[in-house]
Amino acid sequence: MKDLQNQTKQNQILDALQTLLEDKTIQNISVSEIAQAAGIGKGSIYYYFPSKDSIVDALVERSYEKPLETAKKLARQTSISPFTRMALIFQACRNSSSAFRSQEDSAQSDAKDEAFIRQKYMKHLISEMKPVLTDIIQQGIEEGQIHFDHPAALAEIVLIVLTVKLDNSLVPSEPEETEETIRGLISLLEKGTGNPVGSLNFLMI
Amino acid sequence: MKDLQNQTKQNQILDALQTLLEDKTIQNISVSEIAQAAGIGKGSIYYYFPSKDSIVDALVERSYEKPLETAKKLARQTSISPFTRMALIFQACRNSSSAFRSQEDSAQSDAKDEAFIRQKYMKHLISEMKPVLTDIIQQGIEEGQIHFDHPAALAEIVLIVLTVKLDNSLVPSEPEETEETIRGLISLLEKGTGNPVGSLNFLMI
DNA sequence: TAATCGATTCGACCAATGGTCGAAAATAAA
DNA sequence: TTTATTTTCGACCATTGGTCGAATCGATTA
Repeated sequence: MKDLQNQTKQNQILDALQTLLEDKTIQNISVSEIAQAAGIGKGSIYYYFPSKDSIVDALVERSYEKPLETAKKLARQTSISPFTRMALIFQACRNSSSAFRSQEDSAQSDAKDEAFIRQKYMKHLISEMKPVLTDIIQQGIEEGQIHFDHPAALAEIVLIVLTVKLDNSLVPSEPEETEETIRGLISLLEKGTGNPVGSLNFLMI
Repeated sequence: MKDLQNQTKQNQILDALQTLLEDKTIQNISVSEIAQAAGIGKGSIYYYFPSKDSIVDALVERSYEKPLETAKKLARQTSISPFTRMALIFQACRNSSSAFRSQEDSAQSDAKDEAFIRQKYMKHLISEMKPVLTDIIQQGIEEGQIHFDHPAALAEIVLIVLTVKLDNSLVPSEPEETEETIRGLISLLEKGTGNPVGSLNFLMI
């Protein structure tokens, strides 16, 4: 009963932070504020979390858990064609990237401090997805649909580019430019894996 | 004379921060500390910089200025072959990435707060290098050595992968894995730009 | 030299923060 | 009921980034 109780209380705190995060950046949210929003005393926060950072950590993990898990499950269906599964990965990256996006800040919001959350996010996503995507590519190689000698490296490259570009905080650019880069990635992928031009267009969604 | 004076004083402060940064993380360095290390009063810091963050910004910029500038100059020599110029870019990325690397921290250093410096770094490097690399690729296309339809996208992809992997904080991995990814990138590049396998190996250094 | 004026320096000071603590309240065990 | 344990709380602490007005400096002018 202890664990369960803790779980719900922690989630209560996480909910509060998530709500606050909708219109302020982390650095502008104090622990007292979180406590207030969660309807508990500030001291209690530290009964459930060792530090402010750890709360953020927990929220990031909680947020990514669900969509990532389902994406992983889907992408693991080896009965589906490798490229279709790859499309699922692309989708997951797109979804994840928008999950944490905050609205236009009225104040001269830094967005720079939020960078650290996104970074966590990217790290998590890449490390979780890399083995899955590697497997997919491996399957494609075995089935003769992909010709490439470095499956793991290819997986990592694709994930890095996708994540960085879709996140849009590390290399900020207009939506069109982002699309253009992804188009380039797909084109590179086609030629690099020995597939005809345009055959992977469906990855664009 | 005013500007010059300011310049040197600012550099003095930057030097202090850089030294401090050798064995502490930014978040553990207070403005007073910087002032003390710089041998001036805390108030004076705010005469030259509007905020603590801006000091970090300035340091990042100063650090990257020199190596980036020389790399850009070299890479602009259109008389040199595109691939050789590309190798210069690769070099610059390698150099830059090690510039800010701090030694093993004795304490339970966060490395997480340093992430934000590196992020700035990457941002800067990519935005500075992208046009240069795009030009190089363009030249390669015109000279018939590169066959690819999205020069800017390709430039961005290469820079993102290089920067992220060489930085090694966003997707931490062993040196061998980093090398393997870069090898994969090169292989992808070869096939994607219509060049024979192994022809771009020299990019590995 | 004396007077004046802006540029520069400084550290006491402020509000706010993350985190601690011990005492109270609630809950479970006896 | 009594005892033991878990949970809650907000006053409190040390420290931080940043402000402010007074003091000092340096050059310019008369």
